[in-house]
Amino acid sequence: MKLFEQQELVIYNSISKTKEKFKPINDGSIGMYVCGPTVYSNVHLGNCRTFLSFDLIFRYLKHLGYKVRYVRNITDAGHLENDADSGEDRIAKKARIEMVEPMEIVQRYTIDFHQTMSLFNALSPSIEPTATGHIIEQIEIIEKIILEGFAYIVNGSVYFDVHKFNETNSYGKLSGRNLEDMVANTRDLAAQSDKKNPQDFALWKKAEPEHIMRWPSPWSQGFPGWHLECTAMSTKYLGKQFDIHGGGMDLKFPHHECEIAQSEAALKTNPVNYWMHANMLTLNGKKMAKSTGNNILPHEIFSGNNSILSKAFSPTVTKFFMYQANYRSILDFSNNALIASEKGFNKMMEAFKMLSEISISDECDFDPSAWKQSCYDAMNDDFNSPILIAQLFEAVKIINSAKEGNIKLDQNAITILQNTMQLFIFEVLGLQENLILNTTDDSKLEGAVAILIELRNQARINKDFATSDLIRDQLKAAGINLKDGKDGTSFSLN
RNA sequence: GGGGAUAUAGCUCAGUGGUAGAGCAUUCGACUGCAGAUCGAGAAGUCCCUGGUUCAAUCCCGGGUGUCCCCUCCA
Repeated sequence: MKLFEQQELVIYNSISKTKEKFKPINDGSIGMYVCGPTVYSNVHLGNCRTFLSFDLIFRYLKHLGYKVRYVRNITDAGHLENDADSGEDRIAKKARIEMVEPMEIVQRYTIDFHQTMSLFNALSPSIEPTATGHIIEQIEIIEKIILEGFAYIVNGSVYFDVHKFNETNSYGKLSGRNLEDMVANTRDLAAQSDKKNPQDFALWKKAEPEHIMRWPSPWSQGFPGWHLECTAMSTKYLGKQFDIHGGGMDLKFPHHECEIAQSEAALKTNPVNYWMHANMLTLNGKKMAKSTGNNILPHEIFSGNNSILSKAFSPTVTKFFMYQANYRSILDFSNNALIASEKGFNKMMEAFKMLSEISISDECDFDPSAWKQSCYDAMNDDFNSPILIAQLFEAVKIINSAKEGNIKLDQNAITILQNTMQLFIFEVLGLQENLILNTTDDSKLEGAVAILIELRNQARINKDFATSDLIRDQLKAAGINLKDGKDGTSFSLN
């Protein structure tokens, strides 16, 4: 019996705005599509939060025994700077500024993205398709939309006719807007447009002469609209209807709204059963954004080379910090929050390691099965990682109490604690050791520190506290903390 | 202006129709030569304001206010 048959998973569906019991289209299999990055610059921490949120979801679904096909695209074309006809492709613009081929930009930042996700210990998606690799599929969808009468051609460009679509379908159902309000409130764009209505969006754009990234199509030499790639690629790899579609909250409108419209127009199906949106990571209370400079890059956190943090933090602590908030909540990034997370994380890891040293009793003051189920309950409730982490701290408390001899644990309890913590900390949350000193050879370090501890203890026996404190303080300055306990002195890396 | 969220402890965040929770910070005690870690005990919140529903509202509903996101590009 698969785990998912025992655990009842509930997912918050953005389109119904309620938590719904999760039921995949095909028993035991899940199709999940997440909008990936536009690779025109380094991913910043805000971008990472979304992908780490879905990494957690991917990991948990797999743990439950589902066969998950996780598709996350790379946007390497078609993403314009704005909606005006003069809008420039973000990648082409960067290429022009740096005087390199657009594909060099794509290559550079795709690699950066992969390296960053790897440092965060995120799993690779099952398929990572690119927009430029699916031009043909995109053209086919445009042709279908035209055939169905929901698109029109002007000067070599093709636009989606939102008003026509809205006569038979409902445009705005995901974001809670209605077309009449949008018409009444749409700002006037100064630039002249080929569009019949400002709400219409481009499916295909004719390339201006200076536009490098271009492909042939029945309508012009040009390039596809941004919203189209996700419809083309999700349909190709997951089918006309699939289970989960995720992305950042800021993509809800217009991007995801347009995806729904495209699918309904071309394929006559509602493409997605569960829409999931990860909320924003803020810095100084504002959304991180490249354009305003209000952001921080992952490597700036890991190196400590930034103006926001007082020290370096490891990828795993950064990730732990993010998972202490629900993926649907706005989360504010700050030095104090990172420090608190690091301390909590270290405490949790210390307790986990301590587990093997607890003396086994015949009696037991703890119900491990109920605790274990509460971990599952947390994740089953829309992937509530903060509750899961609170449960892990409950285990920390139990372990420390047992270590002090205040409560008793039997072999069964210790085994369940061991296995469950291992599972949720490493496999589901995907956390790792908190290593800043990633070049350290642990065994050599341990040997060296052991000698210093011995010297210090000799000094302490001789009541030469000046020497003993010197050793401790100098080690602390080097990032090694000594702790005197009942059973001698141990150390931890900071 | 329109749409969507959010407001809970000093900070970052959970949660619930009936005595309010976690991590960090903080106070006291134990243990330490001292610190730290750990253990024990504690302090700390009119659960934004205001109406309504209810026997009962921090939670549900309406209004207000603050903040954030979207309506140009964003994870």
